[in-house]
Amino acid sequence: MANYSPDLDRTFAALSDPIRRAIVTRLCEGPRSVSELSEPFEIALPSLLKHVRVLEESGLISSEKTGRVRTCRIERRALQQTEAWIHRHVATWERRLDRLEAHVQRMKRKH
Amino acid sequence: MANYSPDLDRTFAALSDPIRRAIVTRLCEGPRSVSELSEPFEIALPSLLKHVRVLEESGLISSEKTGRVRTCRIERRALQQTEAWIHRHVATWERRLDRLEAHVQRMKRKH
DNA sequence: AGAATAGTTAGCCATGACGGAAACTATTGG
DNA sequence: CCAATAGTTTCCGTCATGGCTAACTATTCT
Repeated sequence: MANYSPDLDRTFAALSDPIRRAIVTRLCEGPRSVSELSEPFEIALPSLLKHVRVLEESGLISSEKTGRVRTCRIERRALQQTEAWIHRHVATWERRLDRLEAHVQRMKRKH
Repeated sequence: MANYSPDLDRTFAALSDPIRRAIVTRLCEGPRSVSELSEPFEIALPSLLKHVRVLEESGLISSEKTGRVRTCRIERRALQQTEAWIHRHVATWERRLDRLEAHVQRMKRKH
């Protein structure tokens, strides 16, 4: 399983910050401008902008500037890929547990 | 949606490193000792141990020392919670797209 | 007992992350 | 044209991260 992926690195790192997760949550409801995104937080604009950049570099969001307004929107792929990575692991792990249990059952039957 | 969760912070941060993801992948196949875990990497033991600690603090793995050997194993909950967080978001996001498309369809029928 | 093994601690260094203030650019409303 | 708005750049301070080596403890093998 591909663990050497800078993509996954960036996505997980991006999601490790509560402000960035909140931005993602917010953008799931629809596109927002940078200052709309900043409203809920007690944080200076430049700091928020950094978070936006991190999210953008991770591929989780995209943004476009029209006039003086930058509009941010969520991007499906990164989030889905990340979910897929985790899902594969949970699955592997559960398969193993199943095998283990099957083994225990066989032992029981023998004795 | 709970974005102020130090648990999620730590889990995502833990998964943002390729070595730590490789450890998780490895442990999905079964418990391993610290030195078994270190084998695939060109990394000093103390460095690897730090990764193990980070994973342990995130709740992704647990470990127990018997004699001079510390055995690490995967812990289901953290990984599942993380998957759940992402899944909720992908879902929210897809619901929104569905609504949008339904809206477009209604407009089409009108004209 | 002595040597080898497994892990641990301590301390060091370079780099990157996250926060801020101040000053600047580019649009837009009056 | 001027003021207000929206975002951006620069620079700074502090703390966390990831790597190392060296030295140490605790077990286990001979």
